[in-house]
Amino acid sequence: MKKIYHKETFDNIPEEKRLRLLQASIKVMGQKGFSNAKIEDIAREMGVSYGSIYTYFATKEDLVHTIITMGIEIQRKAFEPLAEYVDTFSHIQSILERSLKIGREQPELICLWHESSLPYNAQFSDHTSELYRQGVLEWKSVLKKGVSRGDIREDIDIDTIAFIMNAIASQLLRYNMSDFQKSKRAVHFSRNLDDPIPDIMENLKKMLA
Amino acid sequence: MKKIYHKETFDNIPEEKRLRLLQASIKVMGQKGFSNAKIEDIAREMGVSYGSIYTYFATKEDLVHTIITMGIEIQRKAFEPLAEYVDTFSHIQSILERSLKIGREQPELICLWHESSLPYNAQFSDHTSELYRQGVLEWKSVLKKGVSRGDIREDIDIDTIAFIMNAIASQLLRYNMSDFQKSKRAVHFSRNLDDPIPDIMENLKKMLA
Amino acid sequence: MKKIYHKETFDNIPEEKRLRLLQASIKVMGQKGFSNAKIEDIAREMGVSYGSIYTYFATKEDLVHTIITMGIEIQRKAFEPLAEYVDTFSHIQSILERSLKIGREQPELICLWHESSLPYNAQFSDHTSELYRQGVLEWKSVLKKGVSRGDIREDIDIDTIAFIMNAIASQLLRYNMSDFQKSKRAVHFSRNLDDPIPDIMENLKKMLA
Amino acid sequence: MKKIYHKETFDNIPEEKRLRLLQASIKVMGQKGFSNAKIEDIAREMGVSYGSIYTYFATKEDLVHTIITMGIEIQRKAFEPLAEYVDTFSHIQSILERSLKIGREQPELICLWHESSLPYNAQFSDHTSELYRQGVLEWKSVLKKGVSRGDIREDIDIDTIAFIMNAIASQLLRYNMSDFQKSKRAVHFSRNLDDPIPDIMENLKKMLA
DNA sequence: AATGAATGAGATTTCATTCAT
DNA sequence: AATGAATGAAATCTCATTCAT
Repeated sequence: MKKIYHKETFDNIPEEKRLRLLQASIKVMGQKGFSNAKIEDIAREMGVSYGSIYTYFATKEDLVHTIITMGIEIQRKAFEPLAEYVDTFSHIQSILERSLKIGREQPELICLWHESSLPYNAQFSDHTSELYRQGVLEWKSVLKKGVSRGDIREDIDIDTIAFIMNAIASQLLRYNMSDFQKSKRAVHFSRNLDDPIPDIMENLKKMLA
Repeated sequence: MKKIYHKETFDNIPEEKRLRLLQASIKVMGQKGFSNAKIEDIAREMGVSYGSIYTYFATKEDLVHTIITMGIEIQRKAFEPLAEYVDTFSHIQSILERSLKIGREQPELICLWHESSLPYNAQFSDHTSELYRQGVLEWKSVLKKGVSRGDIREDIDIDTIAFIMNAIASQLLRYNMSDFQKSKRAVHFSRNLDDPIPDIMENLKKMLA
Repeated sequence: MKKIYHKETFDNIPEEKRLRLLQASIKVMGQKGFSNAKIEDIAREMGVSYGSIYTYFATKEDLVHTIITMGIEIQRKAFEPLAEYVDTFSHIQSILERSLKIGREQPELICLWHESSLPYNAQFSDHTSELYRQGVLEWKSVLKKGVSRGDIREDIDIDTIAFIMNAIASQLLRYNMSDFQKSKRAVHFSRNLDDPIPDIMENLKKMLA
Repeated sequence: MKKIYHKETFDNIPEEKRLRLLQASIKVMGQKGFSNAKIEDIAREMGVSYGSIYTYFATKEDLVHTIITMGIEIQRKAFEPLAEYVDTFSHIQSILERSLKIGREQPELICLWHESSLPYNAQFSDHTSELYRQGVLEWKSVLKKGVSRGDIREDIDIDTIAFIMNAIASQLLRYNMSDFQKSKRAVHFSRNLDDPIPDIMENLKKMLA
């Protein structure tokens, strides 16, 4: 069902090497952008000849497709719905922390997603839809459960709050994407620049409880 | 103080034409991206020969700098702090509506900002910092006034709520950026896909009042 | 009706230069073959940068199409039906001499036609069909008139003799195409290697008159 | 005396397989041309890995040399002087039919010869000289015997008629080489497109007897 | 100042050949 | 001997920039 963007040879190489090559691609593409990243740059980061890239992928575009689709696959577990929490707000906090953490550990991946969401990269952004959907549904589920548990007030609209929570999480994902993003923090916060989550949680509790 | 990225000749052409050329550049660059947009594409959209671009700008990079700095200037008024509102929530709603409107009317401008916020475009993103700062300070000001007026509860942290409001406004800015963004709406909302602001306002009032 | 394989820019350059560029292409392509001839080789022979070739033609393949179609156009007059002859055999001799002459003066052109008649070059050979047709019809016309004049015996089939005459003319066209062709002459003739036409004519007269 | 272009290993493989590999090479090279035929294409048609080709031949060029020399060897018997005919014109007809038949059954072989006769393929064409020579001598022999037998008129020059007969046979060899060649038939003949030999023979008899 | 053809550095891609297994 | 992944020289083609008019 899912379209394959790599040649068979890429399946034949050892799992360990395959993941390493993908991570190297993600790193270079994320740091330089799809157009600016040169095949030779990527090959050097991969530690292979650039000819090898063409034994794995027919074109550069196919490589981008692959790192997005397979990159998503690799990272999907990072976004898997978190295990049950007794306390709704602990659960919410975990999700926000997860976003901040992924963005801090894999800034290149965030760059890829950010770039692929531009309209002229529509062919790549399709792959991330499912992951996005999963994230939104998780928010709705957590909020709904919070209401039924009595942790969250009854008079709010879950869809709308999920939209807001998603907006916050998106900001946190990008929180470490670039120096530009980092510089923005000081406009927002005079303290706790590195971790705004405690403050966010404290205020969310007041508003949502 | 501010660095100039265009040649003198660009100042000599009539205001009307100059703005038209900039809008054409913004359109093409926004639709195709900095790297993919070719000088020839831009010249064609501008309605001039591509030799002319080099009589106005020394390099393609200078053109990008210019459309971002001057584009910002052109659009700055769109982001100028709104005139005083008697009601705090009317003011908040106006700001959100402004974001949605700009994103709807000038999707290419949003694309430019989106692209320029990527780390490898740091040289361009500097120009938008001031505009970003202005937006955040506006939120803080509105919220602070709302608290002092008694429209908004006293126990929230203004910095943090400004961060959240900014996250929401950012989402609304991108709400019409690409088909991908548009497709996301349906994951969030089952109704009112085109204008989520009434729902957002209703819920914000409950939480912030 | 006829498909154009060059960009407008190629029409804009002076006639003299355009023909020179085509002749240079024909020379290199004829000498090295379509695949072996490098764009850089051609550019060097043309006396322009290889970038220029791409301002005239979108692809190398388009260049080949162009030299074949326009090369044909240029040479068509060389194959134009010869002016009326009082004597049929003088006419026949002129046609054969014309073939030998063209092949001697433009061996590269003959190479192009030879190469383009290979099955994997079918896309190029289409262009020469009309010229071929013209040549065959000329033979039929000359032979028919020869019969009606009483120069040529009545009991032969014109179509078949035209086929034979065409076969002879084809051999003469290739007579100077390559050293290999030249070396073949000695297998055929012990004397008059350079110009077999007198002998051919003498024998044709005996057989056809 | 004759230069060998293959490695010893190629002699070690069974006759049957060796011929199969050669036929596969001839097929691919004939269909695509020396330059366009990729080692990988040939290997796939051969049914071996493309690494194997390099255990048999040092270079692609050696492979071309080999298929031409050995291909000639394989096909030489097809061109071997035909057994004695009582009737000269029967003999002539057999030779023409042999040409038509070989071209119909082995169009790729004809393509190889056609391509190898181009000047930039001189290194390959040398191999076919002997075969060509053999063909011409056969014509001379048949014609000479025809004259001495009284089947053919005495007043013609045997060398010249052999040249003409060779030209006809060459056309027949290529008669099925490509769709282009096939399309040419209709220009020549309104009937008997597939087999022009009866008509040719009938007219030859009139002219030569 | 305006034009658009000309240039060539640099990118992607191909593919004959090598080499580890 | 056989395999097919790995290599990199060399090809095609792109496009920012220059330059003659």
